[in-house]
Amino acid sequence: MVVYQTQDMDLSDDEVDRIFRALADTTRRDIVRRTLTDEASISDLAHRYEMSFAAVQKHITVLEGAGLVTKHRNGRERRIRGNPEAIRKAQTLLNAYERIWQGRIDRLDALLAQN
Amino acid sequence: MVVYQTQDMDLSDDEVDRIFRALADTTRRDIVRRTLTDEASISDLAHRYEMSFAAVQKHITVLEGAGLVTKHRNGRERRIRGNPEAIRKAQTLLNAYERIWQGRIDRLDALLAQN
DNA sequence: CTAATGTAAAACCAAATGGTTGTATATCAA
DNA sequence: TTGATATACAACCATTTGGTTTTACATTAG
Repeated sequence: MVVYQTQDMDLSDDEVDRIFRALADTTRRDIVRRTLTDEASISDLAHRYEMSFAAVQKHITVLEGAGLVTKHRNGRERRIRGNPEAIRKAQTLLNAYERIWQGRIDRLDALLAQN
Repeated sequence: MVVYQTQDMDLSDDEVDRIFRALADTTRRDIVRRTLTDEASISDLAHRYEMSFAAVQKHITVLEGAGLVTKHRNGRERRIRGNPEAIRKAQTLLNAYERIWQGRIDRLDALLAQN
């Protein structure tokens, strides 16, 4: 079910779940941050963290499932690239929440001004 | 360890983990959205979802742990109130990621212009 | 061709998550 | 004072998560 819509974006509950879930891990956020500027292979990334290659691989699978990174084959390597589109989806939702809150404040202000 | 700082905000890895984790569930996001405009008791909220009172209570505990809602005693009730501050913390991080990505684009543009 | 490198995927494990039911306690209403 | 309501909390359970090791396969380098 689509729960949030803007001009150019439909967000299902599941999709939002996956994006936030993927962002809820320090290693995964670090991978996203890193690959937003510099594409890297899985091995490149695996070297940077104190865990097994397979563990990093799994993190990347989670990120890919959430659309936060994309994989691109390059010979025997897979280049991982951060995807700003998924970031924007999360931002869009949070912005909506902020507007909702601001709306309450505005109504309270109006109520006060009226008395 | 503090991983992200702005003028008025320090964000530890754990704190960010908790915020995103808490947001990674449809019921919890709904509770946040709802209580950002209208304070509600736990029972009020529990009535709205097809799960036990205790389950909703647990969701609220998770949200409170992430700072996304606050509890305020009112007689035998606890009023739950959404907290925009935690939303802003998440926004701040995502904005930083977007700027990082934009930075890469800017550098690529500069490189192209140079040749 | 062979060895080394890069990735994929399976099997396994402990801990965390998201739900349940049941029990205890506090407060309010009649 | 007693019954109903609101919350808290513990115990339990199935599934998911985040890690491991191992095995297999593809590709590149010498």
